[in-house]
Amino acid sequence: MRKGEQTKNAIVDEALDLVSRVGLTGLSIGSLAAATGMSKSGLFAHFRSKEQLQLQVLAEASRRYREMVFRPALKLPRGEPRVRAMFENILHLWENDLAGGCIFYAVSAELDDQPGAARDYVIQTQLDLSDAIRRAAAIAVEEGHFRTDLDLDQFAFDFGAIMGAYHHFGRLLRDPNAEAHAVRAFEALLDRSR
Amino acid sequence: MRKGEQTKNAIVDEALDLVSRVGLTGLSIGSLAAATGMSKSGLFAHFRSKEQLQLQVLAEASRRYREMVFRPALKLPRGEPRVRAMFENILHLWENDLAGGCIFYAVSAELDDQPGAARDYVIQTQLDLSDAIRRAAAIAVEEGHFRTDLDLDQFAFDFGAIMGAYHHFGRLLRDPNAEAHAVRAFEALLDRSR
DNA sequence: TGACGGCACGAACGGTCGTGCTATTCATGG
DNA sequence: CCATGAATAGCACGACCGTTCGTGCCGTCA
Repeated sequence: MRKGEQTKNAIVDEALDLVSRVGLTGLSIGSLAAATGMSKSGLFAHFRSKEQLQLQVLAEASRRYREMVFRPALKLPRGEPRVRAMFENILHLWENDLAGGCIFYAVSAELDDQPGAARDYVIQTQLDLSDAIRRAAAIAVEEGHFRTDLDLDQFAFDFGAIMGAYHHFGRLLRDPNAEAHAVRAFEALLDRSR
Repeated sequence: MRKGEQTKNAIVDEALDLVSRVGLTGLSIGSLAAATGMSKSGLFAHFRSKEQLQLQVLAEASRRYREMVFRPALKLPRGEPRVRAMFENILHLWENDLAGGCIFYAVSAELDDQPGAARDYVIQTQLDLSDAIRRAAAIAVEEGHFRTDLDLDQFAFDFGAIMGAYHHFGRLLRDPNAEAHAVRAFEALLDRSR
């Protein structure tokens, strides 16, 4: 790997941590340069605009998400085990990977009313993730783990609701019972899906 | 009411709309001055720091929340009707009051890792709201509408999860079925609480 | 040895940020 | 109707923003 490329990767890694804490808006070239020990201009040369930097950060985030949440789940038996693995991977691996927890929650709130390439990317990513949950649930129906009349869209909504609340109660409100509540809510969701 | 006071109210109203769209960080004195047709310094004189402006905005937001969500609900019979009214008021009144939807979701994501008076205020407000839901559920238990062994903390968690997901799917992902999903999730929550 | 491309640097650009000062205009009570 | 204080504007400040430019340090290859 070229020198420049590995520097670029190191920058993006650092940026991911920063974004998870201060959001996409809070990520400035200057602060990122300070965090990586580089000069502003030297860092900037790797991306040719701030928007490009933001997009690279988001791309790396979704790459990691697939790696940490989906790929391990696909190694498990089809059906409910995969759904359960996705839930647990998000809870234990993904939400603890970065200092500020799930980066998508950090950015989606600040993007929902300002158009642009970054928002489009986040929306597409979120739709993809939601779709993956839906497909996993569909397989669970095929396998006979879930009811045949299960509403897949509703399942994806409920799944996302639990993950969002876990982030919200756990991160912002520092509720020590957030994880226990998330687990109970997820088990209840599974129960009424069977 | 003094002239200055009513100008101040107008500024805060405008600021609320701005914050719901661009977040607390995106709210700048300059843009707010432009939106209200005032000079930066003239506007600034009303608050003596940006933090004070932010706190006034948050105070007005929670005042409106109590006015739109809680006060109407308290006029209804104790128990499930009040819980249901809170849900519907948030869904139909509160989320549509400001251009960017619920302002607390817009700000909580960007504050969860940066300490300060604004974060403390938001956390306290969210805890109060969560507590109000919990109390309403407790009354529903007293009235015999809900199970006597209902876990009130879990109920508040599930309630918050649905509201958050409604905002997330509806606002960011523009899912036209977000409201229907929220309603179904809420009815399911009521079912398993009875 | 010399030329070259990749990479990072410091300096500087116009612009906006929050925040002070000092006038000036306006509303309001006597 | 005037005096007075509140309300707003004008202007300047230092800091930081994203971005551009010129320059120099490297290793590689001819």
